[in-house]
Amino acid sequence: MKRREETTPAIPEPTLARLHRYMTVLRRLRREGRRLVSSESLGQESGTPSALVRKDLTHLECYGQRGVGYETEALLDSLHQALGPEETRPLVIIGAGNLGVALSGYAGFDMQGYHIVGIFDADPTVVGIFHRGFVVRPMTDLPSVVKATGARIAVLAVPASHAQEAADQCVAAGLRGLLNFAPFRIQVPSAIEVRQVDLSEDLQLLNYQLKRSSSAVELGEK
Amino acid sequence: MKRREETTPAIPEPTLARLHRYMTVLRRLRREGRRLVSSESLGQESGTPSALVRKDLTHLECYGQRGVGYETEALLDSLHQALGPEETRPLVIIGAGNLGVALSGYAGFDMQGYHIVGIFDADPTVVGIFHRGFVVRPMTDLPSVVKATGARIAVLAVPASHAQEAADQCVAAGLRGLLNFAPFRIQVPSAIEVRQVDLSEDLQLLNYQLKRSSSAVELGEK
DNA sequence: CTTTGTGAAATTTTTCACAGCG
DNA sequence: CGCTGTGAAAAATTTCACAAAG
Repeated sequence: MKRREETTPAIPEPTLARLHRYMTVLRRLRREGRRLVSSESLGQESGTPSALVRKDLTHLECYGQRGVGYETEALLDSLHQALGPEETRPLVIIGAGNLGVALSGYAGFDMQGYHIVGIFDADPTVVGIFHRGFVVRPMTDLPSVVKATGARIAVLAVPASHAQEAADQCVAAGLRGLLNFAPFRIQVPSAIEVRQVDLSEDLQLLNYQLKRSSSAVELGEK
Repeated sequence: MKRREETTPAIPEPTLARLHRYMTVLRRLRREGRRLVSSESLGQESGTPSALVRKDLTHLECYGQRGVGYETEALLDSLHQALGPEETRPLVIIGAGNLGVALSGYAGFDMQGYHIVGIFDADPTVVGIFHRGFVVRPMTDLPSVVKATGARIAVLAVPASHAQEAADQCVAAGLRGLLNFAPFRIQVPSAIEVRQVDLSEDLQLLNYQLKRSSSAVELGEK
C-alpha cells in the first residue's frame, strides 16, 4: 500500500486537523477585518505553539513575510486549495433517529462548507415526517438523490446493528465517503473512505481529566 | 508543571481515547452475551492492532489469561475504574440554539453514562421554550441547578462571540469541566478543565481523504 | 527589531517479535 | 497450541533554537 513518488505526499493527520482549526480562526479574523496574522497569534487563537503553526503551514504553498506575518486572505486561499474549496458541498444524512435529526438541525455544518441535501431512513414509520425543513425519505430514494445533487458524503447516524446495511446501501448509491457515528466498524470496498466518530469521546476524556485533577487536589497537590 | 512521584502517571491521551472505544465495544459484546475477548478481536472491532490493544490495557489493572483472552466483565470493570464509573453523570447544556437543542436530543450521551439535567440560554426570547422534554432556563438559574443536581460538566453550545461570557458564568456557578463547541479559545482559571471540540473536523478530514484518493485515481494509481 | 522557515534534538506513540504462561 | 505481556526498535510528531529576511 505504498504511494508512488509522483503523488503529493499526504499531510499527516494531526497537521490536517490543526490546519482546519486555523481555517476556522482565520475566517473569524477575516470577518473582523484583520489583514495580517502572525504564527504567534494564530497559535494563541487555536491553542498551538507558534513553531508548530509555522511547521504546519509549510505543507501548503503560502509565504509569510518575515518580520510581518501572513496575509489573512492569502493564507485562507492556500488552506482552501489544500483542504478543499470554500463553496459548499452536498451531504446526506442516513438515519432519522435522535442523532440524525440532531445533526440535520446543526447549522454549523453550513458555515463550514457543507449543506444537507436529504435525510433518509429505512423505517417506513418515520419516512415522510418533517424535521427542520426536511422530509425524511425512504432509503430507496437515495440513489436518485445522490445522482441529482452530486452528494459524495453520507453521515451515518443509525444504530450499530444497522450500520453495515446502511453503509452497503450508501456505497451502492454511489457515495464515496462515510462519516460513521455508529459504534460499529463497517466494512467497505477499498475505494470508499470511512471515518469513525464518537460524540461522547471528548466527554469521556474531559471526565478523566476532571477525575485526575480532583484526586490531585485530595493528595495535596502543590 | 511536573507531577509528583506519588501521583498515578497520567494515561496518554491517544490511549485514553482508545480505552473509551474498547469500552463501547465491550458493552455491546456484553449485551451479546460474550464472556471472553481476545486482544485480536477487540482490535478488530475497534480498529486497532492487537499489540496496541494489549499495550493499552497495561495501563489498567486487568489480567488476561494467556492462551484464552480477557473476561469481558472484568475488563469492563477495570475500564470503569480507570475512566469513571458506569453510573450516569449529570450534565448541563449552555445555549439553546441549533447545536444546543441538537445535543439535548442526542440519546447517545445517556448510553455513554451522561444525562442532561438542564438547558440554559442567556437570550430571554428563547427562555421558556420546550425542547425534547426540557424547558430552556435562564442563565441566572444555572447556579441553583448545578447545586441541586451536582452537575460538574457543561457543554458550551453558544456562538464564539458569547463563549467567554458563558464560560465565566459556568465557572461562577461551580462547574468544573467545560466541553466547548464554540470555535473560540476560552480563558478559565487553572482548576477548570476545558476541551475544545469541532463537529466539522471529521467532515473536513474525510473530505481531504476523498480529494486525495480521487486525484490518485486520476493519476493512474495502481 | 520582529517574525518566518527549518534543521537537529527530544519526545511520544506505534510496531515488532518473541519469551512465557495456562 | 494460543494469546498475553513487554522490551527493544522504528516511526511519527513536537519542541528547540537560531540563521536569515524584510
